[in-house]
Amino acid sequence: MMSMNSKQPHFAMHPTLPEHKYPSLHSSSEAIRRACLPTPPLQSNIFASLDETLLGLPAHMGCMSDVDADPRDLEAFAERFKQRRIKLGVTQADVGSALANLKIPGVGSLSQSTICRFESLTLSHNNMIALKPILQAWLEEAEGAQREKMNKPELFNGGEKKRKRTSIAAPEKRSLEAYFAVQPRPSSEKIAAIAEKLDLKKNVVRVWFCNQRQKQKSVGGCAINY
DNA sequence: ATGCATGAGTA
DNA sequence: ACTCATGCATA
Repeated sequence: MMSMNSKQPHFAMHPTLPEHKYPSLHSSSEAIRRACLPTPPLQSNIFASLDETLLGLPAHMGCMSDVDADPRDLEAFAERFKQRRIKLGVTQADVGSALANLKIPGVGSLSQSTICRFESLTLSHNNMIALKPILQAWLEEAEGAQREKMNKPELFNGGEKKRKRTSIAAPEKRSLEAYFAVQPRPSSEKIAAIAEKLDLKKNVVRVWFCNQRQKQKSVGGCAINY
């Protein structure tokens, strides 16, 4: 049910449009920089064209940045990356927004969260592989031109409702973990039952399980993914 | 740094 | 309904 997805995924295809939901500090800077992307795209993937090129080739290639998939290399790169990033005096958030200025087709900005997760290896193996060349490109670019300007957060506006984060209490969380230990993928009915027992919304429980599964798959976690 | 959530793509 | 990449909000 979830196998053949070992190809380079689609990481920069999220429009990121809270539109109706949480319309706060978005439209301005993000909309502009996204509008500037040469490839607006639906299925954009900087590796897409590459894949096509490789379709007729043997089981290997050897161009472009490394397509290595060794967790050790990723770990080493992540470490070096963080080190150099700090050396440059740049924050994770800065890196995220700076990626857009790189003008790589199909690559927009990323959040502080994602950069942080990349550095701490808390992303899936595939995600790490996909992001590595992009962050590497940024790093080289930034080091090459160690003297530019910073875009500052145009945090303005006031008045739109913000998303509120649900917080699952410790006791409930412990129960969920216990359930997860025996059954990581409970059926819809099971989820409903658990939700009722813990007095949580069914959707909250469902998402919790999804996130737990995703966590298990991170390179940083205790994964055996590859 | 991390918890809960969204949304596109998929099976 | 799930996976996967990603992000807002928050600790």
